[in-house]
Amino acid sequence: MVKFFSVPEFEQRCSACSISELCLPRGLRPMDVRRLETLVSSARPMSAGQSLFAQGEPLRALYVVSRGSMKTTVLDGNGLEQIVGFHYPGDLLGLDGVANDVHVCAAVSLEASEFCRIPFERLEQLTDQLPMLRRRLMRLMSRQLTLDDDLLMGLGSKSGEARLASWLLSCSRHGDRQDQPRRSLQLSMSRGDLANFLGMRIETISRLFSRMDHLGVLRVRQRAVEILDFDRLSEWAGRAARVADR
Amino acid sequence: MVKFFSVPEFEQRCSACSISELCLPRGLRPMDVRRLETLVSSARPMSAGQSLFAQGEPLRALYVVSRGSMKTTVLDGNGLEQIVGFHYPGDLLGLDGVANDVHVCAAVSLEASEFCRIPFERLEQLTDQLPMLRRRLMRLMSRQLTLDDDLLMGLGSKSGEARLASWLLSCSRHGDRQDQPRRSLQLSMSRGDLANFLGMRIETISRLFSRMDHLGVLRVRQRAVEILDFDRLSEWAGRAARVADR
DNA sequence: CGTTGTTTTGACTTTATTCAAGCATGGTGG
DNA sequence: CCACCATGCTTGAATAAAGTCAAAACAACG
Repeated sequence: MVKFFSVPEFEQRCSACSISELCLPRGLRPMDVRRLETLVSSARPMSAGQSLFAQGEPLRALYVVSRGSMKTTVLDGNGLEQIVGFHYPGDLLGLDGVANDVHVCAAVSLEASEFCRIPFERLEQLTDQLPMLRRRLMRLMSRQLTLDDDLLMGLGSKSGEARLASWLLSCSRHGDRQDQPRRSLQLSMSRGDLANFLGMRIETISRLFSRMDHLGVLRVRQRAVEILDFDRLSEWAGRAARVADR
Repeated sequence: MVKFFSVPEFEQRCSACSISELCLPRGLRPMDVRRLETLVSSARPMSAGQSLFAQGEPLRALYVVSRGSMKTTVLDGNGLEQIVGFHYPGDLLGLDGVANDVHVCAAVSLEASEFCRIPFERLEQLTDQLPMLRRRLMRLMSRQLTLDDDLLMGLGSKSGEARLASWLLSCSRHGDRQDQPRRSLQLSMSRGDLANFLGMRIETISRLFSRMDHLGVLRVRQRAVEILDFDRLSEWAGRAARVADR
């Protein structure tokens, strides 16, 4: 059944978009951005818990978060989810599917969110014609690799408090258009998601937040977190690291 | 000072190489492989502990491990290393540097190792002419992303025994040319490296190995590990996962 | 052999998990 | 508008797991 109106797709105007500097068009000539625009449509807005694509689904398009936030998850053999990343406006989703034309993770929205959609096959054809776009795409993929490395570094931090502290700091620095890190954060994920992601139990996360609040390092009110003392938080994040084994 | 003989560089014959099916040339037409070959030279062989490139060094070339094994590490603010990956013949190193033309991790050899070297700028130029090569490169980058995701999933496994067990299983499956996983592994990294990577202390790793040995799941003799009971090992790897929090 | 560096083991301490109960918050329907 | 329930978050006490420090066993190398 063809549904004409259920998925309204508007052509997007990247050149007029406020986040284009974080996004795919960055560094492209206006002429090339124009050609890219013709591929881009807006995907259906989603509310919390809905998924943009599922694990195992064939790769059809890449998506850019334009509003809201997402988590990407992989299901292990027992059907338990592991969160492998959180994603914010400007972030490109779906590149994991390029390797085998199949998504290896699912993308689920954490709150009301919107997206741009770029059919992958047409994007690939366009890269054949626009070397700058190809370069941009490769750099974006590489950036994801380095982000994952940072992540692994954070998770390697042995103590729980260090993991949480360094994650908070990286949140505060996220989308580094301006130099200074944000002081107040509005977390979009539940404690459960955070615990899953950081490899701890919900209760441990909660206790850590409470402790940091009592000590005056943070002010935690539900999902609103304010960083009161950056120095002590960084110190705490570094605490993780004891003497290396060698 | 120009050293003529210290870094002998031979042009490599990818078409004659035994691991070309794991490597960059995979899927390319013989004609294109020929053109790729002209870029490839062999890098200086290295012994354990030597580094192929350092963190912060400008990206000049990509490398493929042809013999031996490597670790990639990032140094955190306090100068402590976190191992972000182990790499084996056929693995491509250096893609992390594409994002900002600077390596964000260092590559250090774990044993006597050899490499092919591909100047990145020339490779990029060649991709402008060979769409298939571009696709292959994108797929390889994507594959690294999915590997990192797997890794994150493994590390998310809360208990130490689960992390070690699932890492061993992934080792045994590594380079899945043939279907059946390897039974006996010759680890090339020290217990210290393994502990660093898995986010545990050396002593914990050692105790886990001992326990698995006593229980007859593994036979551990130094760095030689034989998997005696795949089923129980998998069960152990899954054990990690308790009920998801929600 | 003795020296060096790595790995294993042991006793003890710290940290995180578990299970269970209590608080909020936000929404629904009387 | 307020009692009511559902959900997500916090807290507490007991248990299990991992980390620390110190010493012994083992390999590798000259």
